[in-house]
Amino acid sequence: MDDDRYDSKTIEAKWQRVWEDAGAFHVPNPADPAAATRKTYVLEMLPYPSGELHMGHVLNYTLGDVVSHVRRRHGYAVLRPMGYDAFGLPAENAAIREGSNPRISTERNIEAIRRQIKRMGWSIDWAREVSTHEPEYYRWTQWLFLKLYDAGLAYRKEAPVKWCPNDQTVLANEQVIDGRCERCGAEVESRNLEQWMFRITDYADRLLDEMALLESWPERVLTMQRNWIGRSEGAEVTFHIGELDVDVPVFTTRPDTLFGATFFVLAPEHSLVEQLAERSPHADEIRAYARRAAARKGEERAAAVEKTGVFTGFYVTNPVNDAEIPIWVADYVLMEYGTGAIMAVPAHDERDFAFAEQFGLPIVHVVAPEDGEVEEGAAYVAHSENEVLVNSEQFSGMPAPDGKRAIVGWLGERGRGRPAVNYRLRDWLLSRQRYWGCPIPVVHCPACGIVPVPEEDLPVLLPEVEDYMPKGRSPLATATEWLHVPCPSCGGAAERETDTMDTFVDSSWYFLRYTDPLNDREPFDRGMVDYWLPVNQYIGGIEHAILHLMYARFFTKALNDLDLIGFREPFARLFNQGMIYRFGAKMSKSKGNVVSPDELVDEHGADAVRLYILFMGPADQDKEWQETGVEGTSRFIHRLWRVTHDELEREPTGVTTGTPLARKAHATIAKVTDDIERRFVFNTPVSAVMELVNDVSRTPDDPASRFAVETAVSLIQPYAPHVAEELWQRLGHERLWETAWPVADESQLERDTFELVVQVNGKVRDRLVVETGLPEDELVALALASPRVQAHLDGFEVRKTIVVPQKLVNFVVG
RNA sequence: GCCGGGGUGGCGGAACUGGUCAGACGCGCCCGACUUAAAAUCGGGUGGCCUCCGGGCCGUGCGGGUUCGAGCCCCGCCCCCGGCACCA
Repeated sequence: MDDDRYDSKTIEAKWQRVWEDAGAFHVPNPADPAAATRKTYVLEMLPYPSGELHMGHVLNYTLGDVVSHVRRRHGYAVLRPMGYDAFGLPAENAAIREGSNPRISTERNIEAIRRQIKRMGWSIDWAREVSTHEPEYYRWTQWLFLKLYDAGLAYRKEAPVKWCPNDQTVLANEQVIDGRCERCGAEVESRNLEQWMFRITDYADRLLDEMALLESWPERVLTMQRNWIGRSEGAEVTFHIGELDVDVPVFTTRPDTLFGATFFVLAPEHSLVEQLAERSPHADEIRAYARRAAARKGEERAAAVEKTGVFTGFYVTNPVNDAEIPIWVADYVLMEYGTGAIMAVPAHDERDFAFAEQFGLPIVHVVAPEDGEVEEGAAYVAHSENEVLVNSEQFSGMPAPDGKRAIVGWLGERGRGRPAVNYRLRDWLLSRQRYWGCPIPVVHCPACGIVPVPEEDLPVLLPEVEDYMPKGRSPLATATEWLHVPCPSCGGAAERETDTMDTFVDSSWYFLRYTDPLNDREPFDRGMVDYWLPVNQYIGGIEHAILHLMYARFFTKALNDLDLIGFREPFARLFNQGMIYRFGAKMSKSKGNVVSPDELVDEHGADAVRLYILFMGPADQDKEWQETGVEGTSRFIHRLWRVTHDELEREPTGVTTGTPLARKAHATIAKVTDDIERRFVFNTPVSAVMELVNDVSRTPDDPASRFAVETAVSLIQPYAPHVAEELWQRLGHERLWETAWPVADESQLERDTFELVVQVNGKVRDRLVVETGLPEDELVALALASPRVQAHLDGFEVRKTIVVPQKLVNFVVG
C-alpha cells in the first residue's frame, strides 16, 4: 500500500479484521452480577430482514455506535448486541413477491444484512446475535406466551376484529392506520372472529403512570402513547327501560350535566336495538336504519355532514330526575367506545346539539358560566372554566367539579351509578392467519378445550408446508401430520392451534434474550437480565412510537408481575432518529428514491458515510438527503489524513498546553464530550473536529500541532473508527478503541485575554482585546477610551452602564 | 377541535443558562494557484441593500410586549410536520 494515499477499502478491511481477531467488542457476562462494575446497555431496534439495510438503518446504528465507543473508552463494559426480527408479514410478503420460501429468503437477507453491518464497522458483540425465527429463540417466545396464558393475560375471545383482505389475516388495532393495513395499505374490514388476545388493557393505568419511571423519552412518544391509551375519567350511569325492564349503562365524562339529558342514543350495533325493534311499531324502519349504518365504514360515518338516526318509540328513565326521555338509534354513537349507548345533553355537547337541532329535540341548559345566568336563547355552550350547575334541583349553584362528585355520589347511594374510567386502548390481538410466525403453543381438544403444550415439548416447531400463501386460514392447517396430536391432557385426538403470533410478540422480549442468548434451560438468566436491564439507551425509528414500544413495555410489566424480571420498564432512555427524505419523500423502493449504503461505501468508504449521516443535521429531526453531502465528509477524511502525514514530518514537541492550537484542542475535547454525552447531539461534534483540523492546517508551526492532530484523530474515532485507528497507529500508538477518552484541561479553556465587546445602546461599536479578570471599573475605563465608542457617546449623557464580566460593556445614552 | 414538534442565507444546518456586529461547520456557487487542458487538490470570497470603501442601514414566519440587550422570554396570530378524534 502506498503510505501517502488514503484508501478506504484497504484500511477498512484491515481494521475490521483486527477488531474481529482481537474480540474487541465482545463483552462477557460478569461472573458475579452483584459485584459493582461500570456497565451500560446500548441498544438499537433490530432490523427486519425483509430486504437490505437502508440509510435509516445506517443512521440508527451509527448513532448507537458513537455512543457505544465513547462509553467503552470511558471504561464501561458496553452491551451492544444485534439480531434480526425475522418472522412476520414483511419478510413473508417479500418472500412471496420473489416466489421464494420465507425461510430461505429471510436467511439469505440476514446474511446480506450481516455483511453490510460488518462493512459499516459497527462495534457489535457478535457472540450475542439472535434471530427470532430460530427454534432456539422462539421456543422461549412460546414459553413466555404460556406464562402469560397461565396468568390469564393471554386469552381467546370472539369479538369484532380488523381483517386485512389483502394480507388475509387479522390485525391488531395498532396496525390499522386511517382504516388501512399498516403493511400493505389495503382497506381493512371488520369481522367477528375468535382470536387470541393479550390483556394489555389491564396495564393501561400502569402504562401511563409508570412513564414516571422513565429517565428520558421524547415528549412526542409519550404523548402518542397517552393519546393511544386514551384514558378518560367520568362515571358509569345506569338508565332504566321500563318496558323491557332492563338497565342500560352509559359512560359519561360529564355527570354534572345529567339533568340536561333530553334524549338517549344507542349505537346501531347495540344488542338492545333488535329487542326494541321486536316490540316497536316502527320495526322495519329501525332495522333498516341499523343495517344501513352497519354497512358504512367508520370513516364514512365520521365524515358525514348531517347526523342521521331513528326514534325507537321507547323511553328510558333518567336516574337523577326520573324524566322519561326518548330512545333513538344513531350512528354517531360507536359500539367500540364506552358502552355503545349515551345520554345526550344537547346544551353541552356539540354532537348531541347537532342531532337535537336536526330532529327537533329539546335543549335544556344545566351548566352556566360562574354568574349562573343562562344566556337568552343560548344553544350549545362550550365547556369553560368556573362553571356552575343550574336547573339541577338540589345541585344547582354548585361549581361544576363539585356537582360532578355530588351527583355521582348521589347515584352511588341509590345503586344507579359509580365513578368510572374509560380507555380507548383495546386488548392486543396477537394471532395471525399466516405461515411465517411463531406457532402458538396450544392444542384444541374436543374434550378438554384449550390445552397448553407442556413446557418440555417446546418448541412447537413451525412445520414445513408446500403452500404458504395466505388464504384466510393459517397455512399451518395443511400440515396434517403436524396438526393432529394427542391431547396433552386426556390423550384423545386433538388438533394444534394453527395461527401464528404477531411479529411484535417476538420483538417484545428480544432485549432480554441478548443478556443470555445461548441459554437452553430458560429464556434468560434472572441475574443477568437484572444486571444489564433496563436498557440505558434505546435508539430507533419514530414509527414504533406506539406499536413496539408499548408492547415491549407491556411485556416487561407482565413479566415483572410474574416475578421473572426485577424491573418494570425496559428502556430507561429512548432516542428516536428522524426520517431521511429524498426528493421530498421518505426513501422507499416503490418511490425509487433510495440511496444504497453499499454504493456509497464503495465510492467513499464506510467512515465517510458514517460521518455524513450524523453530520447532516440533528439526528432526531427529519431531513433531506443531499446528493453531494458525503463528498464533504470524504474530503474531510482526506484532509485529516494529509494533515496527520504532514505532522509526521515534524519532530514532536510534547507541548499540550499554552498555545492557541493547544487551547483549541482542549476546547474541542470539551465540546465534543459535552455534545455527545450531555446534549446527545451528534452533528456539531463533527463540525468541532473539522474546525480543529482546519486550525492545524492553517497554523502548522504551532508547537502543539502534534497534540492537536492526535486529539482530532482520537475524537473522530467513534464516527470514523477505521481511519482513526490507522492514523493513530501511524502516530505511534495502538488500540485507540480502548484508549481512554480524552479529558480537557480546564485551565486551557480559559484565556489570558478575551475580546471585550463595547456597545452603545445595545449596538456593538468596538471590540477590544483585554486581559482576563480585570475589575469592572477598568473594563469601563478601557471601553470609554475607545475612539469609536467616543464617537457614538459624543454629546450624550451616559445614563447607565452594564458590565457583563468576560463579555461586554454596554453604555446606555440618551 | 385536543395534544406534541417545528419555521434562521441558494441548500443541510450553528448559535448549549437572554450577552462578542446571527449565520460556526459543510454543500453549492464565484475568483485565484497548480495543469497543455480538464478532473482532483490547494488558497480566497460568498445574508440583503447602500457606500465617498471609513463604514452605514436592514435582516432569524407575522404583529405586539418585556429588557441596557431577544433567534432565544411573554401575549396574539399565520404556516408546516406528526399523533388522536362523532371517544360521549
